[in-house]
Amino acid sequence: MAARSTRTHDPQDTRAAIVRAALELMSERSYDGTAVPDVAARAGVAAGTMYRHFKGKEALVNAVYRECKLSMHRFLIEAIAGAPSPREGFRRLWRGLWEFSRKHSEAFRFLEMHRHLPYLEPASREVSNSVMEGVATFVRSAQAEGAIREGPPEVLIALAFGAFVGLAKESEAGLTRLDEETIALSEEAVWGLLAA
Amino acid sequence: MAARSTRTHDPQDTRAAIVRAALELMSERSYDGTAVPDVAARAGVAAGTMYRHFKGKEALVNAVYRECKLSMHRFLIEAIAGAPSPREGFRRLWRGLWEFSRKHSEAFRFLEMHRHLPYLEPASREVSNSVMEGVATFVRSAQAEGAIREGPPEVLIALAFGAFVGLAKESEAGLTRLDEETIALSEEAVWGLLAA
Amino acid sequence: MAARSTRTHDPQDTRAAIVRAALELMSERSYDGTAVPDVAARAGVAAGTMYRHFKGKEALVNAVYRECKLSMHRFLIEAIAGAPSPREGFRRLWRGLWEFSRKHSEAFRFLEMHRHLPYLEPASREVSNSVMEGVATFVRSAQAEGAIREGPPEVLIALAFGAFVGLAKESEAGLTRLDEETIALSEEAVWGLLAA
Amino acid sequence: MAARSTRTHDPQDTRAAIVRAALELMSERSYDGTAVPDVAARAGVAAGTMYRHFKGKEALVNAVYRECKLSMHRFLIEAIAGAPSPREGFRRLWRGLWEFSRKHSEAFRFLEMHRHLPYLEPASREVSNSVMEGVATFVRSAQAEGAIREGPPEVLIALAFGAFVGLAKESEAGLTRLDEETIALSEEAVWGLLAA
DNA sequence: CATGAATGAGAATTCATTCAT
DNA sequence: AATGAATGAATTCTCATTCAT
Repeated sequence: MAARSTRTHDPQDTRAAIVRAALELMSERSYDGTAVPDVAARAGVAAGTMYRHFKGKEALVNAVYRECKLSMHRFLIEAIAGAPSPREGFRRLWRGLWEFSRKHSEAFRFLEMHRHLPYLEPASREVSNSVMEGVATFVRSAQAEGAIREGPPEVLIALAFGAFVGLAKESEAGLTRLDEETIALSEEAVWGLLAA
Repeated sequence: MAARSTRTHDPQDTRAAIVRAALELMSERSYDGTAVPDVAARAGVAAGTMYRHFKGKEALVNAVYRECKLSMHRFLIEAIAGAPSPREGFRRLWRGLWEFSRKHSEAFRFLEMHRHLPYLEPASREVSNSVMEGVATFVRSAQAEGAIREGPPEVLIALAFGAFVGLAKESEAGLTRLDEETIALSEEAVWGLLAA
Repeated sequence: MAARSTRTHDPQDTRAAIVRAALELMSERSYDGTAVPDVAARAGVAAGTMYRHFKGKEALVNAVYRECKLSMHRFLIEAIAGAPSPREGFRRLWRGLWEFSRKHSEAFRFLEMHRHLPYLEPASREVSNSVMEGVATFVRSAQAEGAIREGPPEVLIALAFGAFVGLAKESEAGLTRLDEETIALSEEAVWGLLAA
Repeated sequence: MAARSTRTHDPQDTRAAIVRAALELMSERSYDGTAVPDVAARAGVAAGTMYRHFKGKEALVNAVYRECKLSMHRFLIEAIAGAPSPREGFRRLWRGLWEFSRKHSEAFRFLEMHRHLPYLEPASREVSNSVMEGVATFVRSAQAEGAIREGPPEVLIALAFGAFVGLAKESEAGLTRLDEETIALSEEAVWGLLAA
């Protein structure tokens, strides 16, 4: 009845299933440690099908990378938007990071594992930069207000984001629990890192 | 002069060359992305020779992991030893981390890439833990003095160490320079994270 | 005419070609003495193709074993069926053995070389046992009639079958010819072994 | 004190240890399935040492073959010597075979596995033939007496010897026990095969 | 679009053999 | 004679990719 007769599946669904499967596997092992046939099997499609949607394994990992990065971007931008103060902005950012790493743990791990890798296409790097931009703008205006200490925003961001990643890895390894209390403590501590 | 007459080659030299070559390659690509024949070629030995010294690729990566971890351990323990105050202790730790990441950049990158990976043997994890212990002791005594904020030492260490890693990755990607000024700034900032 | 339209090649054909090639090579050299690429080359397929059809070399040798065993089973069961007397039954069995060893000489040699070997899976052994059962039943009923001497059927079968194998090996080595006369003589002699 | 000062070991002992180790391993797996370093390890010598005593793996397997064959030859010749009658001669032969297969089970299995193989040197085959000769002479004279049925001796020997091998394999596979009773029964039966 | 059999280059690993000591 | 580290060709097996259907 509808104009679009979905025979078995929407091609977009197939593509999404492949990206999802690739994300799951590549966030466990590395890019090189993940076999294309395994991705296909997990996505529930034939091996050949993958090549209808992506030119090759590299194109696939880049697609995964972009989607993850974008997803995190949206998450953080939303979290930060309309914060009444730098302190509150940071609080939302830190909590946003936490929430994202819980809700999209695979995406979070994937992004960490695949930073700055040789098979990342320029287009993927750009997504990467645009994410940073939003946060850098936030830092700069907070510095102008005298709320965040002086220094290159990218350095401060690297330190603060690195701190979160360190915490996340620790919890992933089972050495600590990322509970409410730990988050509160860490937020306080990292604000100590940033505050003027 | 030496008591030990070297024949053609000391087996220990061969082993060391293989570990070195593996470190160099595996810190560029991942474990899975590094081919054993390439390691052998870089070490200047035949492919089969590797298997006289290591049972397999996994045993090799574990040996590399342990050596790197131990190397960093010694470096930091030495740096921290006999610090007159917590503040000074942290300063030395941070500078030690910096120096280590410059002098042993491959080891540093390797350790970051290979944390908590499925092919790490229990023995390797233990080396890992023993390193943490030294620093945790430092943190605890500084907390007793009221110099470092309250909270589980492993959380604070994860945050601070993570911050350094974040900075190092940023510089590796060429987005910032790890110069004297940046180190001074970052040290000050991360002390803000730790200080009571 | 046939309902099944053959594309380029039926996968079953490929599988059969691989089994055939493996049989040919493994009945000349041993299991360990036969290289997988050689099997593939003889089957006219690429080396990798083998692994689509068999999980590994062991799975392949087991498949070959089962097919050979089954083939001999069918041959002998058919030969023995409806024999009017024990003497005639044995005559047919002996002639059946002879015919099988001529028409399927590779299968016959293969089975001899690969009896009770460590890489035989339990499933393969079961095929083996079911073959024995048919003959054992024949022996038991002949013993009941007083035509075959007393004693455990499996012992008598082992002796008689062993005698045939000994003869076949002798002829294979070129030390005697398995002609009509020899078969007649040997049949007579081995009946002497069995007869009450 | 003795003229021959045995420093550590007699070279003959080393050689014997290697042959013994090779026999043990090659009677379990095949020639191709047995690794030279494994033989060396089991013999308690270094890998290189093997090549002082044998030109290569083929020379080793041939040495093992000859020693086994000779050992069985002596055993059977002794068993058969001075038998008062063909019937008694066969009885001794059959019992000799039994004893040999128990006392030298590895040698017996080895000989069975390695009959007529491509790496057997002519010299090895000759040992092989000389064994057969002794038994063939026995058969011929028994035929002259009218005690053993007419026919080419090598055919009768192949049948009778094959029968024993069949029985031995059966017992090796654990399907029957080679006890006194079974031997008595089988001897009786195989005499039925031979008797005129 | 989807399939999955086929490919073949390349991966990890083994092993017969050599040779400096 | 004995050693054992080193070799490199050969082995088993994997996997990114293609293509006829």
